Amino acid sequence: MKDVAESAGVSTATVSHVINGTRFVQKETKQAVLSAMQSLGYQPNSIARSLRSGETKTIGLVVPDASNPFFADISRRIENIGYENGYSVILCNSDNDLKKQRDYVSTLISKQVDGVFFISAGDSRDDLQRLLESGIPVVIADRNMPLELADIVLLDNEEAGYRATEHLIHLGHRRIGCITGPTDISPSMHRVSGFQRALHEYGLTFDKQLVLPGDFSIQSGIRAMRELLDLDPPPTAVFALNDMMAIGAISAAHRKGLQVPRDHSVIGFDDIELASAVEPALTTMAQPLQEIAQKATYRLLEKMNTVGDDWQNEKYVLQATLVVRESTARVKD
Amino acid sequence: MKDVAESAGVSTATVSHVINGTRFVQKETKQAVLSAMQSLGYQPNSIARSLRSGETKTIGLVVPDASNPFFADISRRIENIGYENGYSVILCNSDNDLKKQRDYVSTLISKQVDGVFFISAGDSRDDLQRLLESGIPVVIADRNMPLELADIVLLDNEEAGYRATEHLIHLGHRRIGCITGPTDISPSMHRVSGFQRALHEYGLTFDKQLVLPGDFSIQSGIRAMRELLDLDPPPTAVFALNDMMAIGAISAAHRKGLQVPRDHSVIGFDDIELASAVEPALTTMAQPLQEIAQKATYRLLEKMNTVGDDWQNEKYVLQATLVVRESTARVKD
DNA sequence: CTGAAAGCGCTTACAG
DNA sequence: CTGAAAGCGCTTACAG
Repeated sequence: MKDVAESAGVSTATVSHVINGTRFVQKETKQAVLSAMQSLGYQPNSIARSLRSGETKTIGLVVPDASNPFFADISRRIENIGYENGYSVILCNSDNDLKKQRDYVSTLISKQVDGVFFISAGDSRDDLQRLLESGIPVVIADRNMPLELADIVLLDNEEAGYRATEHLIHLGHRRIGCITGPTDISPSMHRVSGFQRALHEYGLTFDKQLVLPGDFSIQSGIRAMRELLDLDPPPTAVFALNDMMAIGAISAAHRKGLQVPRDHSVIGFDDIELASAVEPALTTMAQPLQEIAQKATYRLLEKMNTVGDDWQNEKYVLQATLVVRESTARVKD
Repeated sequence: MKDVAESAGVSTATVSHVINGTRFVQKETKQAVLSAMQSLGYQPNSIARSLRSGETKTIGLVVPDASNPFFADISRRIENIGYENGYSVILCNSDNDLKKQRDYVSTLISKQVDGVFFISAGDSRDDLQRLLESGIPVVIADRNMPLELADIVLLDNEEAGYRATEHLIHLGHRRIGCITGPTDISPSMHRVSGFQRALHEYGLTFDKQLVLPGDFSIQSGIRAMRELLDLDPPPTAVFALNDMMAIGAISAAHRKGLQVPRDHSVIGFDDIELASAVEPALTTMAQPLQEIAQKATYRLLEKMNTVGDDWQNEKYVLQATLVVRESTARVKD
């Protein structure tokens, strides 16, 4: 920048103002600066700018598993909205590891990001607390948390779990299994609550044996389904708390010689892109992904541009939609 | 930091040395500094550090489509290796858009990243050139490029295309379709070359009609497969240049009443995690993803820690492996 | 064993 | 309409 100023015969202040358009500069002067920049191949150093201005134009994206299609999709959308608004995204994949997540939070604070989009691995009040103390705005998605800590954008998981189960019940299923996520995260717990409420409201007994934990991976869906099918009697339908486990469950059923949906119904959750392309196409509860990403990111942008402490955290609750495809059918008599 | 120094009764130089372990500090002094840091909740500002030291401990990750499972998987691995070595990752999803990619390259230069892992959208010599001029080390994966521009880690796509096609030929298929990627990117072109070479070596005629372009998405696989099946006669087998399009192709075949692999064989490419879980499980050419990510990232780390200009770019060529599952079978007479 | 001070490359009041 | 200069929070020769 010094070189540019010298070459254009002006001060660095003027160069800075030309770059940022922060005050009027005479046409010829501006032109001289621009061509000096051009010929020197000048690229501004945003590190220096950040140090001075306190803005890094960077947001942290904390997700539990970046290669899971659901989070991969969300990440892409966040990245996209960030890009459109001039923000870069630091990808913090916690791998469901609290220590790794803690490390990343330290890094984000240290790197002075302007805001954080947070999908927590397990309980992470500490991490949120530290972000809060550092004055970094946070929006939480997909996980319930005390509202003091951040804005929250959330699915009504209880209702969605209820509706998924109800769909199976309407098809005549009476013995319904459930493949859950990690038992300590809120969306999993709430979907299971909805599952139980549906059974109860329709007068079906809740059999603990039929609820098995997975971890949202295909493999865990396969394992859980095998166990369910080994029960006597096995369930005739299964509610998998995400599409990946549903795909695994269908695969496991087929390997046991069962046809889906003829012999067994499976409903998933999320409606990832693959859901409509696999065979059979998945019946699933669709999450309004774009709405979640947009709501959360715009809220974050707003928060980052609000000075002072007059900020009221809010919680936004969105609804899932039942999408009926081919993996569920009326129970055989 | 000034506060910490004051509170501990030492200079900022000493605080810095305690934090970084860059010179010996007397035990009591060190203790005083540490407890001052503790009680003030001090978090170092890495922006300031970067400005001074010229190192940002950040790498840029440029990918064409972060939500495509193949790139999502690679991204996760890069992120992981980066994390283990103290680097953060800025996610730059080009969306196959050259302008967006150019913008991101400017941002990465401006943010002074220490290195870039680059999977290009289309031809991007300009972007690489700019990175080169800024003195930022780059490693290219998955795309061929002039070796002057960067290190390259690449699959032997021609050979892999040949082997995939050969597999179908060995099963007795004589009329084989091919669903390609975007025609301007090197892995797609080379796989198609391998496809043609196999046909030629086995004395089969190459029918241009049977080669249709896709864009690596499920939807494009569906579209291309529909067209192929409308031909007279249709092919009995298809080579899709990635697994997502293969999944789409299988879905399209089923919707036309064809069973895979009974009536039609499909081979994919990549061996994403889903490949073994879908129904039928995909026969595919497995890419050594971990090896690619590791080789490329270690090479990048090495390059970032090499001072001076005595760097020789190198090209690493890896081999794909045929994984036979259920989506291919002997041709019906 | 430790400190005073320069400087990384910007932005931004302040002054004219 | 433009410039001189302070300062963001660190690191690192230099000096003792």
